[in-house]
Amino acid sequence: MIIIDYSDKRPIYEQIIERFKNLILSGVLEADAKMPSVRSLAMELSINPNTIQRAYTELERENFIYAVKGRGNFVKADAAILEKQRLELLDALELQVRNCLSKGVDKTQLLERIKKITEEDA
Amino acid sequence: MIIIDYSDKRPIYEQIIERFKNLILSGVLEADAKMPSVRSLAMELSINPNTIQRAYTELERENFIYAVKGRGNFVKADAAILEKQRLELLDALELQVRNCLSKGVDKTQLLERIKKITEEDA
Amino acid sequence: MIIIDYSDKRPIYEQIIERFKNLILSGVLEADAKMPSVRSLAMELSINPNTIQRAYTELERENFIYAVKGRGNFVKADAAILEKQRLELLDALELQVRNCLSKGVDKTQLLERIKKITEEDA
Amino acid sequence: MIIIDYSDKRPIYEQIIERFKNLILSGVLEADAKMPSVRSLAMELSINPNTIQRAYTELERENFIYAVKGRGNFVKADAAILEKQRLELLDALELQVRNCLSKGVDKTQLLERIKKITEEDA
DNA sequence: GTGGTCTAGACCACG
DNA sequence: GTGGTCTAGACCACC
Repeated sequence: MIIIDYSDKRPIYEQIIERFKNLILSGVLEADAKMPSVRSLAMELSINPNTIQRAYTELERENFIYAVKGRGNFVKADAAILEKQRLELLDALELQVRNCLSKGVDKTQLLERIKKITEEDA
Repeated sequence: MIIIDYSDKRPIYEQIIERFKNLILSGVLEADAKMPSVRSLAMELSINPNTIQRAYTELERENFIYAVKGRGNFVKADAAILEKQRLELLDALELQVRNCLSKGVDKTQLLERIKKITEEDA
Repeated sequence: MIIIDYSDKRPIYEQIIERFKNLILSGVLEADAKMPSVRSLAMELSINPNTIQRAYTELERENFIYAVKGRGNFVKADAAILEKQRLELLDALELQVRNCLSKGVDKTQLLERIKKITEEDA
Repeated sequence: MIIIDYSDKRPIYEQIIERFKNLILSGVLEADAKMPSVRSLAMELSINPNTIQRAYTELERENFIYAVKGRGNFVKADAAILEKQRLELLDALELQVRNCLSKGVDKTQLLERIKKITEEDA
């Protein structure tokens, strides 16, 4: 379920966070689903439990999961949170679009390209 | 011309690279314009000359500038290179768009938002 | 009567203690009322009886309830104890107020806000 | 400047966070002041550098400080952030006041007590 | 068994 | 020297 890319320059814990956010936002992990335990996931990925713990702590802080001591971590994922996260993605995308434009990328070319993407797996 | 943001998490040399790329791509710095000398820019920004040198080396490697021994660094900026850079920006944007879609962002909402941006400063 | 919030960071037994204190101090549970039996409450909440037992033991230690062997647990709630508890709440509040002031919160603003609260459901 | 209370049940890193927030909000540490380095503070307090690091990471996330790699951590503390933090303190206080009232604490007694505090070091 | 905290010691990137 | 990440191993509270 989780894959670590050691050639990726981002820290491991960030890759894990990103992957789980993806699974939750895309609906693969539903609300109240149990996350893998810190130790078991660490074992599975052959990395240190502290690294998983750090990822989970951050996911909890960002309201993606909640921890119950002695029980495990569980997916939070209520609709409001998911929508808020998606809006943040759009905000980031907007910044990137503006960046492209300020660097002289052609407007119509940009728009065409994005249109093509949105249509392709329709 | 160059501003360093110390609260930015990216290393200083990256900020400098990014800023110069911006100036070149947006046309503010034209082909064969002289870059500030390593030492003078270091003085101006109160940072280590090594840091400037690192940025220039990277800019040269990416074909944004060229060095002339004993004379200084100059903007390269031929049309082919600029266009290639812009295509890379579009590629990065495409990745981000796909990322949004895979996380459940609404297609039409995304498209609408980008359309609005491309139109606004038209 | 008792609700457990698993996304609450506090341990379950503390949530139970807090909830019962609330019910007793607010007068919902009167003196000598019978507490739910350990086993029945554990069943109802689908949690381990040990957890309920721990809460009851603590409530007894703090003089909120008393146990009668073979009969069950009962609310103590004599006036002196209730008043002592309320004073402790005030002490905690005083600490927090001093904390606010030491951190530069404006005195009159603080006072205004609390006044408003005390008046609103009068 | 920083004191650790080992009899305090809160984790060490939280005590450190709280202490620094206090110093910043009360104005003892001004904007752009240099924080003690991770290693030096760890040495001074005879605790592990990781624990300090964790505290600093959290302080940065909450916008109290900013880190510059290779230079150190610095106090952020712009006015808007400070005011926002103070409002959060007031919100927390409001909750506590409501809690007192719901548990039968006398309104006028509560108000009197707080008034006394606000006047005393005037 | 679970998560949460802490220590000790290491390596890296940055300036 | 500075912060940032990671590992290894330990102890605690909770259930």
